[in-house]
Amino acid sequence: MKLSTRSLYGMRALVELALLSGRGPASASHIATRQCLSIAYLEQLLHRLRKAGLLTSVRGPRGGYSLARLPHQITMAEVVRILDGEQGPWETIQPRLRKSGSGSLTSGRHAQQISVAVGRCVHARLAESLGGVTLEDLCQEVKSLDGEPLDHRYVFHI
Amino acid sequence: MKLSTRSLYGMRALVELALLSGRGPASASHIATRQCLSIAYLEQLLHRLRKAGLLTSVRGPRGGYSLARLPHQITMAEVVRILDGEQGPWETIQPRLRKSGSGSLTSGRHAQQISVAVGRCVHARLAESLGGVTLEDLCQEVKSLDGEPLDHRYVFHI
DNA sequence: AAGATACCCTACCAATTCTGTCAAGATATC
DNA sequence: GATATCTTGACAGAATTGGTAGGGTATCTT
Repeated sequence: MKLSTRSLYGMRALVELALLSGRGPASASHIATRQCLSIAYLEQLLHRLRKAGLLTSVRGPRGGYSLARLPHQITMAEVVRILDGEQGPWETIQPRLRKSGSGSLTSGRHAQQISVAVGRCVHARLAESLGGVTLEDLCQEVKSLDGEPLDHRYVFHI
Repeated sequence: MKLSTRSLYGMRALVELALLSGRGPASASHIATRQCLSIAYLEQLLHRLRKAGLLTSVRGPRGGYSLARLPHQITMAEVVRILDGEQGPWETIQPRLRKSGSGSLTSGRHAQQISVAVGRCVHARLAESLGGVTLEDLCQEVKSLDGEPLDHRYVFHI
């Protein structure tokens, strides 16, 4: 269970924007350069974040993206939900069986009940944890790293 | 960000074992039948859980698997970590670039710092949330679902 | 008006990962 | 020794992911 790079990129861009806020919109290429990301790919992500209402954009020269809300009003849960997609809860989990086999269609009430229990727990916990992290928190964390040597020993998955 | 079916299957099997505990080992095929899972696939997962020390197994007729610890001593974080794998923290996140491009190698100190900040937050939160859910909790949740109609509206991702 | 800058949008591709199968072997119980 | 069960590894198809390509459109500057 790990953060997709997609979500990580998105978060990086947003943190960048949060740090730059107050200075007018920042262009996708500016962010991409500072964050060492592929411009074309980043644009896709920014676009999705804009459609979801997290960003506003201005076209034309001196245009770019800005946060649509204050940093403490944007949570990580929201970003992950937007970028990793909001697939149907049930269909996503349905396995892809090759041959007809009984498979793991949770046909039995008993099995279904357990799936639901696990699903509820996971969802509740994730939403709670990641919903508690805002862009502002991350900006703080970034600042606290200022002097520290970065030793690559950070982890994105459980 | 979602739970892999692998982890879900593993959890389902473990909950099943927890519910069945005290009645001797349960065979893989028994669990698979009750949980509507493919036997061969489930065996892989059970085996990994055994190697990790979460299960004990008995061979031969009337053999099977049992929990190596009490249900409240097994957390979801542990299971997910075992089944989804403990890949290197950095390599996993490293994107697969097709052409040489500067890509998203976090070469700049600034970009790296933000990645670290996000990574730390995610890891800490996930470990905290999923580490707080035990098999016993899930058994409780299952029981609480006993009367309820199951409407497939459960979610496994954020 | 021209052109540069930047966002907007839609396909598409290839590598990897994930889910699941198969087959052969080992080992304990009946 | 027959049978039930765990053990192990190799393998294959499908889905997802990360990334590219290329054309369009709005807006600012000159």
